[in-house]
Amino acid sequence: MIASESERRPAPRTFTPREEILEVAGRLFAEGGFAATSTRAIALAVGIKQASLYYHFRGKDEILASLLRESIEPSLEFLERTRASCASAPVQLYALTHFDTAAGLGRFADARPLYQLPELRTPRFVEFRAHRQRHREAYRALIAAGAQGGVFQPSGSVEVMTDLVLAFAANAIAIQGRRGPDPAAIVARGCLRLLCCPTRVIERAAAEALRLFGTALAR
Amino acid sequence: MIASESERRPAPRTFTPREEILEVAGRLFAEGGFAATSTRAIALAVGIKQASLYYHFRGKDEILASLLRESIEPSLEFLERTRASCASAPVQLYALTHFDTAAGLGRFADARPLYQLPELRTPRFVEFRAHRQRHREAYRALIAAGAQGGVFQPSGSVEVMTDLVLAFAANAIAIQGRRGPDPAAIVARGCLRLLCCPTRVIERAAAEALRLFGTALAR
DNA sequence: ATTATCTATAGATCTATAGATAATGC
DNA sequence: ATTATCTATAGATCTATAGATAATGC
Repeated sequence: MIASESERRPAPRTFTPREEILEVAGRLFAEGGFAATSTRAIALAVGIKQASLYYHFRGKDEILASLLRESIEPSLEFLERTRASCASAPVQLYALTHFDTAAGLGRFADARPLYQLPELRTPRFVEFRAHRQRHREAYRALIAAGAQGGVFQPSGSVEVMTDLVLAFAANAIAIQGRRGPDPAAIVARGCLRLLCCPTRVIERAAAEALRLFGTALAR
Repeated sequence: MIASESERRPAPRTFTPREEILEVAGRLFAEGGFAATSTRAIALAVGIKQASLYYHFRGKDEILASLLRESIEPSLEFLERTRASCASAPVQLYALTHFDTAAGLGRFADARPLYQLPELRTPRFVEFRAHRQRHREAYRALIAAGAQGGVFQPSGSVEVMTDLVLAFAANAIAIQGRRGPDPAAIVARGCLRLLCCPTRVIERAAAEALRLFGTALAR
């Protein structure tokens, strides 16, 4: 019985030191910013000495870099899934924004504000910015396609609307912790609204997205 | 002739040292964050020595605090003007979001990202947070009124929608520098869209807001 | 032997203060 | 006399490295 349980579950979900550092650092960086969070503060919160961090990471930079890499990865993977689905622009966009918001509000909740850190403009984080660029490109393509097909009637250029949708989705973190129905669904609908997508189309897109990617979107 | 000119213009727009420090510091804080921007870097950019900053400000904190105070002030004043107008909820909300965005993209452009600095959660900046609270309250009241009257049909609770609208308006900075028609107008329309305000109402609200507050909204 | 921690510390910041010096306006 | 700057520096960080020590698994 005990043996069979340990077979089904990969592990009793014990955290490696590395994971624990990432988790704690992510929270502290998000709360106080990167520069203002000292390695000593991270170590203290983890329960080890400052110098011990350097056994797991080459430097403070690398803690943030790892965090970013691991938190954007699921998002990029999901991007490929939606692309492969060949669903309509509203459906894909709904799925993406819903997923990204749910990720922001879910397991990687603490990681989301990291995307706004001013330090990310530093040369050190080009890799991350490149990933974000791919992400933006996917959004842009969907918005362009929807505008072309007439299902979106954006009030600004495709570029401007892309930036607005991304800014909106990125900041959905603001509603974190509010009670009420699925926040990710509200945000995802909001994105389509911004693009002047008709209500009926939005509702159909939401239903279709849930049908196609239900498991991934459920929290 | 020269005399009459100097009478019309308040001054040949020469900057006091204090103003220059604020301007430069605002830009640097926005670009690199508060903690990561040293007083030495500010002084260097201004063209004075690090210690000279302390003649004008008690400390680094106070530079940011002044910056925040002076940049949110016009916004709060405009708030009173719209309130006094007794215009409809969509008109007032359009005017507010338009004004706030235009301010974000205009003279105080550099100040806008400051509102996102993690350091603002610090006790040092309670005053600023109180002002923001008043700001939020005005938005919330308008959204509640519009929802009550049926002109808004938000997909979430008033609280959630307030946070979303604010998050959206705050990040309009993202479209800064993009070509195309008035970005503030796009953002202001976007806010009403988020609230599921009918297109016709939006357009009428935009026209009315421009009529009532044209000078303030023009850049 | 490997893995993970510790102590101790070098070296580089960074903020703020003290006190001198220059420039400006009466 | 007032206003604005400067030089010099104290004192408090903060990051990262060197090298010792403990714990773990063969």
